[in-house]
Amino acid sequence: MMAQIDNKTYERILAAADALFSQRGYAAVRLRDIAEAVGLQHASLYYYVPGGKEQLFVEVLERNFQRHREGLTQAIQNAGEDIRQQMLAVMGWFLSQPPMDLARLYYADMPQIDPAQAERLMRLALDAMSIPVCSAIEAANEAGQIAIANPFMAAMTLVNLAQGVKLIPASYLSKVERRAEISAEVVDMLLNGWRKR
Amino acid sequence: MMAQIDNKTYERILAAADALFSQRGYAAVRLRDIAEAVGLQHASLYYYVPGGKEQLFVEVLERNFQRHREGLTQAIQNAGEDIRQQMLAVMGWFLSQPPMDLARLYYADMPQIDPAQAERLMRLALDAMSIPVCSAIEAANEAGQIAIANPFMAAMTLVNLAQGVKLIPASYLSKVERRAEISAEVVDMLLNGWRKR
DNA sequence: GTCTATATTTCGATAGAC
DNA sequence: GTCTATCGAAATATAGAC
Repeated sequence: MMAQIDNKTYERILAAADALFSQRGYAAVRLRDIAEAVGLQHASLYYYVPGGKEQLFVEVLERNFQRHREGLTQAIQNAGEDIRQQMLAVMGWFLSQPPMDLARLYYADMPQIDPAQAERLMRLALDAMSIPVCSAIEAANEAGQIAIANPFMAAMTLVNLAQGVKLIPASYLSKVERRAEISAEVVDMLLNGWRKR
Repeated sequence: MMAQIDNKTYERILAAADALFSQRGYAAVRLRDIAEAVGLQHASLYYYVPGGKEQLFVEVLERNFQRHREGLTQAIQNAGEDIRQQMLAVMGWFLSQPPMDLARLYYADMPQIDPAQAERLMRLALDAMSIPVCSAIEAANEAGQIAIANPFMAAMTLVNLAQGVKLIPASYLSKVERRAEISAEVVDMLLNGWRKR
């Protein structure tokens, strides 16, 4: 029953699956990896997710995108009116989340699942990322803080760079650098541009 | 012998493998996909690549990175002295190449092959991308065209955004938009920044 | 060189005991 | 609910004919 699967173990399975799928993608994660992370035999996963790997993947992504949409909206709202603070909040949000590789998702993962599901999920993904950030950019535009001709492109640029910072391997970070500092550098570079002012 | 495998079929196998691996990643490509693209049975691939899938992947990446390093250097050089033209050349180069997802490469693909090979390949990848672009940025810095505090970060930002433009699904491009135009928009956004001038 | 046939391994999925 | 055992499909890899 629904009441039964709404328990701790189910949540831990989804969390482990989210972390693994987000990092390695659909094909490179085995059900055995997820089971091991939760401390179960892989066959036990079918008690919670009768649809198997694909259903697990879809449920993980749905939650993932919903969480991103709410989290981004909240982070931006908490950051106040200043677009720079809002951009830093966006970067910070993605740093706090499992990595998200939209390109891998679209080109590698989606072709392996049901096409109708794939299309729906990609729509959810794009909306989750673009709508909150786009709104913030348009508001800052109207407030005169920035002058962006193509808010959607700007939003996806920011999201793209946030993923980039998130995914810098730890071994490439010097001892003093932290992702939060790099995020701030990236934001200021985006705001001020490469040319002298 | 080496002379035998240096033929047309071998080149076609590498080209097909490059296109498929670049798009879908290591795990999501089957040897049968590559063989089919070349018009062979998958078992025939072992005549050219005795080491199988992993060897094929490694050889493809080595060539891939070498080509990128040379192609980027050449594209930048042909673009003249202006950093904007050089940036457009970088964007154009990546548009002309199979997609490259460094994050997927590092987190999804590399863990599936020999660790020593993986480390060597990631070094090649990072050098191929960063060194040519970084040099151009530093030169433009000294010429007073731009003012960049962290050339390496700026270089990887440009590379990251170039991949982003390359990977926009065709279905998300309106009829009038073309990737080259979006590339120019991105470059100008990077150069001028979001804030009013 | 390329094929067919087959071995081997891996992995998702199912059955059934407890 | 979780386990063990096993199935069946798929994918890599090998053997050997042509």
